[in-house]
Amino acid sequence: MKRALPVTSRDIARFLGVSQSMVSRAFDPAGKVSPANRARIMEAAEKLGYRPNAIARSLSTRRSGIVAIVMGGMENPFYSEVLDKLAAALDLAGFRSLLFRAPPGQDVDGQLPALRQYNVDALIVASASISSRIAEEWRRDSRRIVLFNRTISDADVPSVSCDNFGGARDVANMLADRGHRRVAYVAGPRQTSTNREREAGFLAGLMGAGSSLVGRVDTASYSFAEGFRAAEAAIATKPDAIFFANDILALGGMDYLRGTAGLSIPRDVSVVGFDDIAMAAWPSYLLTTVRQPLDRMVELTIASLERDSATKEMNNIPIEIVLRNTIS
Amino acid sequence: MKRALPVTSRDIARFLGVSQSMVSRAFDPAGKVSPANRARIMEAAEKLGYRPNAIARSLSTRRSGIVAIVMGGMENPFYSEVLDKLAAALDLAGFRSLLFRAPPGQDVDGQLPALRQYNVDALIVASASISSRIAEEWRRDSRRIVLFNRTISDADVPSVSCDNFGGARDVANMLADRGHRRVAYVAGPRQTSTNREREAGFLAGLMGAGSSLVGRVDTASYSFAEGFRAAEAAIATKPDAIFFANDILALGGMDYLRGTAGLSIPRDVSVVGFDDIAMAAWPSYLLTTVRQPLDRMVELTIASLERDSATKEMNNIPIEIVLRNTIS
DNA sequence: TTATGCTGTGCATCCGGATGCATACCGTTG
DNA sequence: CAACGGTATGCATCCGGATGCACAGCATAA
Repeated sequence: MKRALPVTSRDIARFLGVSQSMVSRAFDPAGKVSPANRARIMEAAEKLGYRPNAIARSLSTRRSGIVAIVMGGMENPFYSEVLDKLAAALDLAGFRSLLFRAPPGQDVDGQLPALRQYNVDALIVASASISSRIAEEWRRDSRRIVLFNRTISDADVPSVSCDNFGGARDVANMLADRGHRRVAYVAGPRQTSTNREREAGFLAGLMGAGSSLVGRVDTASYSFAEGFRAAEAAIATKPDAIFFANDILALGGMDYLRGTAGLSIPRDVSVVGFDDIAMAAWPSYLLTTVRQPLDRMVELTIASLERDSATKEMNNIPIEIVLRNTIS
Repeated sequence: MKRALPVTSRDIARFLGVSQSMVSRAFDPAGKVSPANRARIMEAAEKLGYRPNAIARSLSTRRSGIVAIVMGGMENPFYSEVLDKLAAALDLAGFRSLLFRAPPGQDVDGQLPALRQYNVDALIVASASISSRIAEEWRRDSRRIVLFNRTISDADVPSVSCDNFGGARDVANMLADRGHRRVAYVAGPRQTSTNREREAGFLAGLMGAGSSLVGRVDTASYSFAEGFRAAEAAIATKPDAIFFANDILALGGMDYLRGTAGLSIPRDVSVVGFDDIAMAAWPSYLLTTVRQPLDRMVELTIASLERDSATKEMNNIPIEIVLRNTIS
């Protein structure tokens, strides 16, 4: 399999009768080249169709301009939106996005060596988790890493996430204010930090408001089907409101409650979700939920990649409850 | 910014007192190395934590193991599923996925030089389009390219797509068989090949069945909001059935028809979509639609990348109508 | 005028593997 | 035993840019 020989910096150099290093320096904004020569080089490059080879550059600089995004479990639409926005923002910031799938709830430690092989500059972990040991090792190698919408407790790894605890606590308070006394919680997968924080916040809020948790149901994944399934168990506890750990669970739950169980929302039971995905605003659902400011989160993530310090300070981005029709 | 020095093949060679080329060959399954030495090398590599550097390899082989996926407009959930499955399949096939966003309906010609810089082996175009000139040039450079769910007319570029024409024609026939005589079509964006084919097939089917098209509405994008908006114009033509160019349009349309217009589906009007995205099966919608066999499409795409010939033969994968509740 | 400093350029080498070619070594076969 | 064929190995070089170092050229300061 032969491949067309590309135009190289040496071709340009030969063409102009200068050295290859001068051509190389011309493409480095900080390179020392006389303005006149730089112009000649750029012109020749344009004419001959020369573009610096990113692979060769990467080999000698040990940097690639590539950011790896670890993402899995795209049955949760929230992550489709995240991926879309992250990729757009990285593009603007001049990075390429290498997509890495990881089974949700599993760690990515095993895949990191593969990323090293590609001189990936930075890593955004938006699903799965990463052991603190590996994360530290990665940083020591002066590569960037950001955890998106998740945290790990035992290491100093930069992460961007919202105030899941506070948001869930606010939900509990809001439910109490509106007279709900018997509430149920449909939990996300146990190993996710989002579920831990939301559950803790919700319980704290209930405690403070004097409401009682009459039911708690576990789910195996953040998915529509699991929400549907969990709603059956949740409604059996006769709650007057159900808080789902995220929107896709809530949507599945609503379809069980309204369709299969024949209940009316919010007359018979109120429903609240978390994330504010696009579908939560669809007229068929109009789900009351907690909005994660995705654009802001993405912005902070990119910013964190570009400087270095950026550790925990971007956690607990404030969130906001979006009142729609599923709550009385 | 210093980076830890990685273990190189020369380190292994020095450690074992052999030549660097032998180490290199040991990692080539077809390389000539005695079994004994190969074992020693692998063992030493394991012990010292050596992994061949993909960048260096790519520099000399001019191949990278990276496949670029061009994708945009992720407000259509169909493409989230596509991306998820493509990435999974590429992973299995031993490729990495580089994600490229492209504004829907625009061509990617301008971005290709950037991909060349990365020695990307293959290109999957799953949104946007590509000029035939550029596509040919890319292939001449012995790189692979596959168009996913789209075709271009004037060049011999491999593409994988379903029988959009036949599927839409079948919908027309089915509607006629069930007694619908006044039907409306909500079109996708004009420049998309999927819309052109579906529209042509639908019209052909109507023609043959003797039904009449009482309304036709254009949309600017495949999105929920556009479907919602278009439904208003479509219902004004008093159809007894509306065929939407894809599911996300149909879902938006249903919410207009049932919510805003207060109609009952399918009593007052039948609705049919195209794609069979996950949400079409949600109890709130139970949309009758045309299923694109996504797994099969992905499989064929990967297969096409792996061999070379693979041109038009994988078009017109047969599709199947999924009968749910939105049709009388 | 000589010493000092800065800019622009080229040379040589490095980044880490892949690979064509020459050679040394082994076992066959006549 | 000589000639032959195949396998295993090493050497040298290449892939395409980046960069430390030396030096030339010119300007400014002493």
